[in-house]
Parts: sequence; structure tokens; C-alpha cells
Amino acid sequence: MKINPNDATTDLSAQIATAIRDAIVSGQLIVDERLPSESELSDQFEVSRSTVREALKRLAAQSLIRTQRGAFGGAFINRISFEEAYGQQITTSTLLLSMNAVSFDVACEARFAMERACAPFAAQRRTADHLATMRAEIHCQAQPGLSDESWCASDVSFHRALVDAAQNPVMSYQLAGSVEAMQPLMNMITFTARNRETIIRLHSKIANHLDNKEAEKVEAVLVTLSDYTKTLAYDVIAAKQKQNDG
Amino acid sequence: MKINPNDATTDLSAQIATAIRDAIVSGQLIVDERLPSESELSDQFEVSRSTVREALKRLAAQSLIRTQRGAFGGAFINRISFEEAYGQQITTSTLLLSMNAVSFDVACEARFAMERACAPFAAQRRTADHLATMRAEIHCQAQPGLSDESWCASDVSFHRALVDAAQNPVMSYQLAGSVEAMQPLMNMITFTARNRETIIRLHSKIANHLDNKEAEKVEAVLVTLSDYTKTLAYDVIAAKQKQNDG
DNA sequence: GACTTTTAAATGTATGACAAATGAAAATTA
DNA sequence: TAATTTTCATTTGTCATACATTTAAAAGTC
Repeated sequence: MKINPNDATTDLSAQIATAIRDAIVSGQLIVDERLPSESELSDQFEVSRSTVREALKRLAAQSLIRTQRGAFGGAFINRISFEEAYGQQITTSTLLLSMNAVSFDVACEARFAMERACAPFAAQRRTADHLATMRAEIHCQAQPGLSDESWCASDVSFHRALVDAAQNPVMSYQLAGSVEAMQPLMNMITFTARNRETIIRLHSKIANHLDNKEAEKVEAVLVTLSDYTKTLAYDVIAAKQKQNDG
Repeated sequence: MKINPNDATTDLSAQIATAIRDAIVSGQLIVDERLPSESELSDQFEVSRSTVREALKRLAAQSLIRTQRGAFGGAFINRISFEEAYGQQITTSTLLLSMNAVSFDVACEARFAMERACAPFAAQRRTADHLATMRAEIHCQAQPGLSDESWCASDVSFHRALVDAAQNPVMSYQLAGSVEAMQPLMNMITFTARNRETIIRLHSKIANHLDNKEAEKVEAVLVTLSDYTKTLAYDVIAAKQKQNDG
């Protein structure tokens, strides 16, 4: 692991973080291995302890290391779990959508397309637990007087259950961003009682088809749901436009 | 933005980073807005400048802020681009796969399922550029004496072109991890000349079907390719097993 | 007016000190 | 001896201060 102290264009702490990150990704440093102490690292890289610390904090922010205080403590290579990765994925996806003015259509298209890709596996592997979760959420969604926020949260839970039913952690991870990051966008849409009824009907169909292991029918409903969601968004945006003009 | 200095369980720098991150995600801090200087922040949070700096480095590691030196410099909220996010996505995905002993089948299934989800849009929106890229990669793959590494790199480029042809940046982002993180796993498989021929034939079919905007046929080939890849992996693993036993 | 120099402000780095946590080892006790 | 307590060295977390470096605005110069 080497850095270039003469490279004035990059911070030393960034260079050190990159060097260690590369060592982790390439497998030179393995899970639960202990890095040298901050003092030792500052000797090795010939920088101050502050600089080393800033580098380590960068790595900690990416869940690449964890630190422990006390004797025999130090920085350890962290086994990054799917659970941990979800959070980062959701944060990044949320910001990508909000900061890059991604249109509702584009986000919606991506979400339902990838969810549809889960359908065949979900139909094949769903357990009673998955179905129970989905039906519980449908029941929750049918409650009158449910706030828009709670409705959306339940909607997210329903779709997460669908994705999780595919029992492929890689797909669950990839989709975590798509599904959860959409929530703020979905909140834009005010769900009238009428809209909710329609969506609940579609959710019920999905649960039933999944119960019967009919993948194609699940996919078909997802397409309908996608189209309907886009229509809703279109109407809301049009109404706002009209309001602005008038 | 507040922190709890009495919470002994969490580092102050982590608390501060979280406070600022939440402000960014919730939209209280907007793109290109300048954070207070490190001195001002250390006054506000009543911590030392070092602690503030460690918090800022955490945020910088997630591309949430960028810093600029000099007068009128400082830390600015960064507009995180899809490009930037790709890199993080690939790093995280790679580590998720390697550290969690994700089986080849699971990774492969996720990759091709999501790629298949792109097919309808790719067939509809592919440009001459996309087709040209794909055909160039096919030509590259047909070169005799191509190293396994180069072959895999070309394979990744081909599939990235397919995903990009869908012209949905959200899907491209989500899939970046799946496709690129698979490369080390794919490298496990030694591609004989015979194998390459088969894959090139399938790649050519994909390009042709995409040219003709025949989405269903593209999907069918992807399924074939997925199955074939899994078979190859299975054989390689079986051969290694046999080698170990004998 | 165009160019150069100065200057103030900000981040980057270094050093030293102390606090707090922690687990091993040593000392103590039953 | 076995269990418990205390000591202690190590390591991270935090703070304070100093100086280097960068940068763009402001002042000065031709």
C-alpha cells in the first residue's frame, strides 16, 4: 500500500483511503482482519495521525471498516451485510432522484420493470410468511382515514414483501433503492379514497396470483399498476399546472 | 441541526455527519449550497475542528459534499451524479458478493433477470450507436488469442450497451453493480474457444433482435444465455471438485 | 484599463495532550 | 486453588494550537 505525497491535487487522507479501499476490494485485506493502529499507519504512510483518522472515517462511512476502542481494539475490515448496504443504497437513490430531476415516468418505469423481473421467482418461491405480510399490508391499506404517509409506507412494505419473496438477496438489494426512493415521489400524489380502492384491488390480485404461483398474471397486474400509477401522476401534475395557469 | 453530546455510544463525528446528511436528504440543504466553515461548525456543534473535519470526510466519502480550499471556499452540497454513483454501487456490490459468499447462481439469476427487464425498453429505444457498440464488442470477442480478462471486459461492455440502450438512467445505475460486480466471478470460468463461439452466437442474436426491435426474442436469448452461463459455472465447479477429490 | 501584488479566509496537515474504553495480566481474596 | 478485583498498557475519541497551502477578492501599480 503506497501513496504519492507529491500529488498536490488529491488530499492525503483521500489517497490513503483509496489505497486501503483497493487493498480490501482486491482481497489483500480480508474480513475481520485488523488494520495497524492509527499511530502505526501514520508512521507507515509518513503522515500525521489526524490525516490517518480522516482516511479511516472515509472508509467507515462506506461500512468498509468498523472501529473499536481500547486495548486490542482498532480498525477491522467489516463484512458488509446486505442489510447495511440497503441503507446506503436508499440514501444514494433518493438523492439521485431528487437532485437530478428524474421524471416520475423514468423512476416509475425502472421500479416496475425490475419488480416485474422478480415476479417469476417470487411466484415460485413465496412462502406463507410473504403472503401473510402482503395481505396484512392490504388490510392496513383498506383502513379508512389512513394518512397519505402511512398509506405510502404500507405500499412500500407490500412491494418489499413481493421483492423479498423472490428470495434473491442481490435483487432485494438492487431494488431497495428503486422502491424506497420512490416514496417521496409517490407522496406527491394525493391518494383519494377512489384511487386507493383501485390500487388495493390490484394488490389483492397480485397476492392471489402469487398464492397460485401464476407468474405471468402477476406480471400483467404489475404492468397495469405501473400504467395506473403513471396516469395518476400525470393527472396530478396536469391539475397543478392548471392551478398555476389559472 | 442538533446532536446529543451525551450519547456516549456514538462518535460525535458520526452524529454530526448524520445530522448534516439528514438535512441534505430532507432537502433543508440544497445543491451547491455552502456549509458553514469548519470553524463555524465547530462553534455551532460545540466540538473541535478535528471532529467537524472527520464528520465532513465521512460525507465526502459518500459524495454528499465537495470541498474547495481558499477564500470563499468551503464545503458545498454536491449534486451526486449517476456517473459518481456507479462507482460506489460497483464497489459495494463487489464486496457484497465476495464477502457474503453469494453463490454464482444467485448473482447470475439477479443479473440476467434485471437485464431481461431492460429488454423491452432497449428494443424500443436502441439507437444506431448502441448497436454499433454491441457489434464492435462482438467483433472484439471473436479475436483469437484474446485473454480471459479482456474477454470478460468486452462481455461487460456488451451488456452495458444493452442496458444503456433502454435509456433509463435509473435502471443503468441499478444494474451497474450487478453487471460489473459479476466480472470477478465470471473470471473464474475459463472460456475455451468453443464456449466463446457459443456466447458470441448468442450475443449476435441479441444484437440482431434488438436491431429488429423484437423484445420477446431478446428476452428469450437472455434466458438461454443465463442458463448456458450457469451450466458453464456448474461444470467448472464440478471439475474443480473432482480435481480436489482425486 | 490591464496587470500585479497584497491580503484575508478557508481547507489541509502536523503535533501534542488528555479522556475514555477495553481486555489482558497481575494482585487480591475467599 | 478458584474466583474476584485491581492495575495497566494500548488504542481510539476529542481538543487545542500552530502552520502550510490554496484561492479569490481587493488593493495597488503601470
